[in-house]
Amino acid sequence: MSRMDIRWRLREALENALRDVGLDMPLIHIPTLEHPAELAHGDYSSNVGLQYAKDAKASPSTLAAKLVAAFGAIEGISKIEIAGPGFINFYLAPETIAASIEQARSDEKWGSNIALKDIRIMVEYTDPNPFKEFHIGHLMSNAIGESISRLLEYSGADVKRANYQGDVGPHVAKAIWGIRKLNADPHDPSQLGRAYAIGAQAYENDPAAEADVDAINAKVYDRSDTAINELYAAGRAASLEHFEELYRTLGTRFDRYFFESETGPRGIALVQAHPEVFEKSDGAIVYKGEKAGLHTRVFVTSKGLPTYEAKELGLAELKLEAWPADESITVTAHEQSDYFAVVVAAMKEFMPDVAKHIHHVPHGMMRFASGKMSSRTGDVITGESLLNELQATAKERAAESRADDIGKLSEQIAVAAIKYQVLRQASHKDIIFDRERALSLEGDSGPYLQYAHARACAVAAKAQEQSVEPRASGGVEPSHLARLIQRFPEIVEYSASELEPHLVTTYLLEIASAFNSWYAQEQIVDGTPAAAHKVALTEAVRRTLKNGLWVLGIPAPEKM
RNA sequence: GCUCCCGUGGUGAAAUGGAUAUCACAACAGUCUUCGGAACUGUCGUUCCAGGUUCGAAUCCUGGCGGGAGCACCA
Repeated sequence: MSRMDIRWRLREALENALRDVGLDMPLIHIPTLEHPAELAHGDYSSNVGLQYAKDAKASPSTLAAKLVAAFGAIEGISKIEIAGPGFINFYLAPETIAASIEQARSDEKWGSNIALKDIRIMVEYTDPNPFKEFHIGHLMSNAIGESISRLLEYSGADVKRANYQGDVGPHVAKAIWGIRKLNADPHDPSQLGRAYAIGAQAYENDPAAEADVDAINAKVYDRSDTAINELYAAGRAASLEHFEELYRTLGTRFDRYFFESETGPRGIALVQAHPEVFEKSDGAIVYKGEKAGLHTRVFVTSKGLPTYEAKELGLAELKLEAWPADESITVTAHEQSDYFAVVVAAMKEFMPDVAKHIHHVPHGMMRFASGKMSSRTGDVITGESLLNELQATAKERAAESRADDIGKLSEQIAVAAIKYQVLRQASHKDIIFDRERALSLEGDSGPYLQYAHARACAVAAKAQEQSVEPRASGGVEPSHLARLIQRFPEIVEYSASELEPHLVTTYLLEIASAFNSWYAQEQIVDGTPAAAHKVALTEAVRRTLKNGLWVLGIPAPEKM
């Protein structure tokens, strides 16, 4: 029996009861069913008694009592109470909870749903730029984008992961200028970030350098200079290969790559084909966003080069040609929100069918307490250095580990630590980067969840050794832990509909914490008949943590 | 200046307009022969200010104050 059935039955019971007491009210637009924050308040709770007290000309608790009297028996519910100012609290029957536990431990896809079945969604995220650092902001975009992709997949959607990388543009020219200045090796990705910072600073402070960079920029676009082409090809390839290593570590596999070198020409063509939408201004071609309540942005520069804006138009077209998605999601930092609004406003005027599928998901920024990170000044923390630092800390900690491969384990722990820090909070909010907190492996952390999972694995293994046959019993009063497990599928569905991974993170922390407390006070494999139920519960925890961590894009090692 | 986002214990966060605002870190006091201490138990301590809407506001509205981001040839 699925959770959906129960929610549906409760809603129906509420609607029928309202009709019986003479209130024919639709429940569609009012949230009438929720999970009470406090488990003592039941598994589901309804506020209709409070909502409709006025219409019923009765006090909330009187109305609630009348409704409860009208319910009759509801399948799967064993107890109904009226509490507080007039809430109706529903308690699931022990057999219903036991059925969920059995499903959790035996169904590999426990927690998935079909709310988005067969909907094609392209999710673009990470978007680092070749020749620049892969910094912790990209790590943030990657963690959020990957988890959103998985949430959508777990809701039945057909998802393609896309990565859009800026392989042309002024930043590339600045880096090439810097490579020449430093006589750096373009094949070595670790030298490119510094080359870019040198170039960027010279561009601001030295007019001669500025002219040089502009000239290089034009040549990168038109490919006319052999020497520059060579530096460009080497640096581009080295950057991209370096990024691939990081994606492997982070657990992302992209299905499609798009580059600004492809989107640029397309974008210019689109702009030029629509003089009714774009206009000339000071030699540049702009879109006057004011007509849509926004601001003006440049799409093609006075030198005839495409800006990010024009490229975005080309990208939209290229994406659709690559794969006809129903929905196109772009995950970027919120500093790009206004930019996106203007581009989409322009698109609506001449490619409305494309524009209506585009959905921008802004996330917060990784910041230092002292301010914004900037690769222009070299004031950044690279994704690689943070991962390495975390891995070293994890390795020290793993001295007495049971894992076979400490190197791999410490990498998994490092990934968990950084992703958890990003995915534990609402994604649109900024994160102040705190090294000590980022390196912490205790308490509210990714490794804490991994540890609880490994612990559950160890107990399950012991039970198997002792030939304990797990089976959830409907004969015992459902525990706090059992009732939490039962909520998992709804949490995933809600998290996917909100595109908010942190709802899953918060829930998993609750599960792990409840499991650890229970574990501390209870011998699970205890040689008595009660072990069957307790082992079933442990296996259900293991599966819930494993699948939940998967949704977050965090690895779940069986031994730590 | 205009637009958007954010203000929750000492610190970092959670909370679908609901019930006694939930966690973690730090601090303090404990648990330890157990199936894994990256753990567990306890103590301490919180909704920026002023109005408003509502049966009910951290959440919605208005106005302040504070922080961040964006606003023409960067991405």
